Amino acid sequence: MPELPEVESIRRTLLPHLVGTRLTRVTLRRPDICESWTLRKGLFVSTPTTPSTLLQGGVIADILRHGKQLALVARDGRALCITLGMSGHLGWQVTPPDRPHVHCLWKTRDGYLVFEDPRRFGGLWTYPSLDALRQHRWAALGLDALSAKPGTLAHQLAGSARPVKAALLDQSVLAGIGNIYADEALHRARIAPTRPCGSLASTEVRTLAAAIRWVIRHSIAHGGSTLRDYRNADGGKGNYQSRHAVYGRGGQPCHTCGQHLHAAQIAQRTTVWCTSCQPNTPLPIAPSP
DNA sequence: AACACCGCCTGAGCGC
DNA sequence: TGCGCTCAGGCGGTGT
Repeated sequence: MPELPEVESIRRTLLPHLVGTRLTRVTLRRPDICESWTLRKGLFVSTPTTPSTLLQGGVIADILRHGKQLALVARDGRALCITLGMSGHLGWQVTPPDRPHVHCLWKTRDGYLVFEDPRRFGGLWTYPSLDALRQHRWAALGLDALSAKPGTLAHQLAGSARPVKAALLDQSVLAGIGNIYADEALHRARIAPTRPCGSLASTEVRTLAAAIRWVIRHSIAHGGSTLRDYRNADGGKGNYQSRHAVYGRGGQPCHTCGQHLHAAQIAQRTTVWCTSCQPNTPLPIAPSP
């Protein structure tokens, strides 16, 4: 379940293999996981996926990330957006892959870039340029969660009755947060996930924005969270899962106060929080993380 | 308009 | 051991 820190770890481990490298041959085994888009008279139109739209022959200039999505950008401008969904993985290997669920692979001089995704919640989207990708596929995404700003977040949450947990999972509010880091950030900010967005005081929004940045920064520093099968592009595991305060710990004692952590469904997601550290009413003094 | 909810999809983990 | 059930969840589409 790659969220921002896992996707960023993949990006960083891919950079040394790919930047300045030519993709000499593309093999798309499952065309149904790919969409190709182009601009015609200012409108986005779907076009057939070809080796060329999948960057064949291009030299990688950079790998970018917005939220949980990656973009490979070729020197000639072509851009390829990759989303991993639930079970997707993007890896680098020297030998050709022989695993099931490899949907696309790119050969380079020294090895293979491999996209695999058993559940197929992820996919590939191709564009003639990074600008086009940003205008189309990334247009509805909020600010990247790594640079969560209190002012912007306050504006996004103002007046909304939905639980703050639901807003954090909404990629148009902040891009990159999934179930793990929503729960971790709320615990760090000492805010109950059930709180209506509109009920948060401005000090709490500030605390929440700081907690989001902190949790994500620290997870990246530990290579992300490996729960079942997440690996970075070189096959390395993350170890932030051992530092989770609440995610996956329902019924276990809170590391902060010792009370048993509460688990419930919020926004159709299993949500874990400490009803003592994260009360349903604003804390008198919002602690700074 | 804003939000709730469904369904896609496979593998891990569990009880029997 | 092996079978069938449940659960995990990002996200686009549809319903309220």
